[in-house]
Amino acid sequence: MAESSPTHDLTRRERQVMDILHRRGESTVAEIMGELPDPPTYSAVRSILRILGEKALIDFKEDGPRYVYSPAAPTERAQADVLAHVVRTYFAGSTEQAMTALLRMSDTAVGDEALEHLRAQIDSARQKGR
Amino acid sequence: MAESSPTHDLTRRERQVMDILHRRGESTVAEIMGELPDPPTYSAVRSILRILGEKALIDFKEDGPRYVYSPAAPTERAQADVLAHVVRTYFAGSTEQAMTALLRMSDTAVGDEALEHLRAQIDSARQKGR
DNA sequence: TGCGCTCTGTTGAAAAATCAACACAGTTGA
DNA sequence: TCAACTGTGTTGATTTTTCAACAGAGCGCA
Repeated sequence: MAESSPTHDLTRRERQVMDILHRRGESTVAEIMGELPDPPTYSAVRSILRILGEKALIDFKEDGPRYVYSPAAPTERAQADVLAHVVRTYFAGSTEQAMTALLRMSDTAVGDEALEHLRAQIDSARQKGR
Repeated sequence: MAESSPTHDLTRRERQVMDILHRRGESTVAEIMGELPDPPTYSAVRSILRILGEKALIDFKEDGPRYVYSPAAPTERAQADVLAHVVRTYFAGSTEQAMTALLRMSDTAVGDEALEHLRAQIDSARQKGR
């Protein structure tokens, strides 16, 4: 049996909303609704947000007349969580394999200066690890 | 409104099972059941597998007395899909940011030779993109 | 002021997912 | 041989998710 991460036990809609919040950061109900596939009504979106709030996965604050929602966990933490899960699930736990796939995927998408930057970081990591 | 990827519209249980299959490769019902959190009955697991089969997300073949299930999409494709989604959702579309996070996450976990290997790949990518 | 608009709070219905029960087939081993 | 075991095929109930309707609060503006 596997461990159950609170952020990994989400339903379809809950996950869709969390993804939107991570991608957009602070968002209103209308904005979230606008990004959902097969968008349901305003009420339905708010229901999902209420549940996510009860699970303490999102924060919200008042912004004038309306609420603005955002992920409760800091982005860095969410990033680390999701990367760990992806590496474990799709790359047999090999970080290097994941990086290679990422590199190959991007190819033209990653510019020269970005690659140079990365290389510097790798060098730095090597020194640190030694 | 966003696009709806067939592999991204899964329910909670469906996703759990797909993750297990990607991690383990070919698996029997009993093996899958053993890895599910809060494992339901054998029948329940098979129900989920049947649905995934109808959605053409998994293949299965007979292996002696029992069935053996595996992901329908080749692993490479699944890897590319999930990485693309993660980069877009958690890293504002920046492949470099994702690689940096991956690198930082691993630190000690990635050995010297792996980093050397990666550096070579980066160099290769740079030449290719030029 | 008071009408129209947007938003929230709450409730309950509709739809879907999740699960288990049951019947039956093949295999194994005493 | 024939019971015990393990597996599949199918069906329907239970639970959860998903959704929409409705009521009321606050704001802007003619």
